[in-house]
Amino acid sequence: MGHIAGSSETETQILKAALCVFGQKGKDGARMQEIADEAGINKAMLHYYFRNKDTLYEAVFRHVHGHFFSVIESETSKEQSFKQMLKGIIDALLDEHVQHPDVNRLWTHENLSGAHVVRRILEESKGTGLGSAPGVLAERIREAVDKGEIRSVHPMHFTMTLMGSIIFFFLAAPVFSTLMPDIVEHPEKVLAERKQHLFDILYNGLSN
Amino acid sequence: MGHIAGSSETETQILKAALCVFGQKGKDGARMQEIADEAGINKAMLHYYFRNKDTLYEAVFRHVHGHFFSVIESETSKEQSFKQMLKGIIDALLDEHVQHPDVNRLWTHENLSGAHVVRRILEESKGTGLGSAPGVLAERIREAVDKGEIRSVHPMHFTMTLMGSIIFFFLAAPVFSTLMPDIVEHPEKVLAERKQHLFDILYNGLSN
DNA sequence: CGCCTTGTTAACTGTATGGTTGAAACATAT
DNA sequence: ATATGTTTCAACCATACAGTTAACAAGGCG
Repeated sequence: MGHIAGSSETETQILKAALCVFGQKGKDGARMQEIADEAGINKAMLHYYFRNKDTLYEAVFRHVHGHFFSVIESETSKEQSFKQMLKGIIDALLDEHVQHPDVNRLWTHENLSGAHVVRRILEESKGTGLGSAPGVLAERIREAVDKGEIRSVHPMHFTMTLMGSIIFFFLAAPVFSTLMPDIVEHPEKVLAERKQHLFDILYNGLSN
Repeated sequence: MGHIAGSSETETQILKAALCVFGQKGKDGARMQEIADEAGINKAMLHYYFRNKDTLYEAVFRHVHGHFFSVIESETSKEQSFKQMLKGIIDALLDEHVQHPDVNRLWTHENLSGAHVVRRILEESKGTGLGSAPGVLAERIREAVDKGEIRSVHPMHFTMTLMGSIIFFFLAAPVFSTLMPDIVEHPEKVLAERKQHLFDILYNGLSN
């Protein structure tokens, strides 16, 4: 059986290592040698499993691009009030970021370089699959507005505000940690504060 | 007169070009040749004015790192209500991002790579200067809470939420534009919506 | 066994890139 | 005019990097 079809041990090992290195350094900053070292294999093996750097990068992206969206997808499809859903998304998304910091970093690098790869992947599954998660969230917001559960807001803008205030926290942590040493010294405490603050400010912002 | 002391035409030209290229590609992705081309000079000139890539990168950062903070600094020092200040910061910061997109990008690249350069610069002007702008903003939030002008919130977390929801919009635009074509097709309209939405949701979120 | 497929390796290649050099052009002062 | 310091450039160098090659090992199978 060719390695193309299945997913061998080595292949997932490579993807894991590549996610780490691409996440840390970005596509340009990443070195194939470093990925090989991280995966504990020879550099030539990378080119055996993945033709070249671009292919590997795209493979990594396909492997993880659903992480964030699947959280949103999961919470939006639950049978629960808008209030519960909002709390659920905030908590779950923050936890997801803590557990997979490299995914966040990869996404940001990708956005900075024009998001050509992501866009192609999203186009492929236009409307269906995880790519539509933000759209579904926007729809749930619209419904909640109609039901009078929350004030009238622009669904897509609120979606961006929600995701932004969650993601930015991790992204800007290096700089903010000079102003707020707790981020480094008591990360769990700050995380709990963050969850509470975000729900507090955003839900109150939506309240009538 | 040596070029070290003053700031010649060429020097600012280089800094401008370098900001552009570093902003687009990041420090690793940027090519000295490309910066030289952008500045319309020979590559050797870069090394004449700035010893090497690291020096140039840091010079660019020193040249622009105050952009965002100066907006906050300006708004927080005005004699106005908290409500007006919040509106002022949102509008001015969004405008600043539109006018200087590369500064935002440079900051993000810097954060992704550990923010070593920024941190050093911030440490130098510890407590004083523009670096303390977020701290001043947090102080203004604290005062407004004490005066009963707004609900009780964690000042630093609110500062991060505010900056995050502003900055993320530009950062994630490449991806969100697939879900919200208006971002590309009617940018001014979306910008106006964004200003209105952010003030609306955040000020309401702070209201008693 | 002989032979094919899959997986693995060290050594190699071509090129892009950061950085250097030495000389030419230019300005300014004496 | 000559001297002194500044700005510009083409060509060059060393290195680091993505990607290649060719040989080799291990297993399946006629």
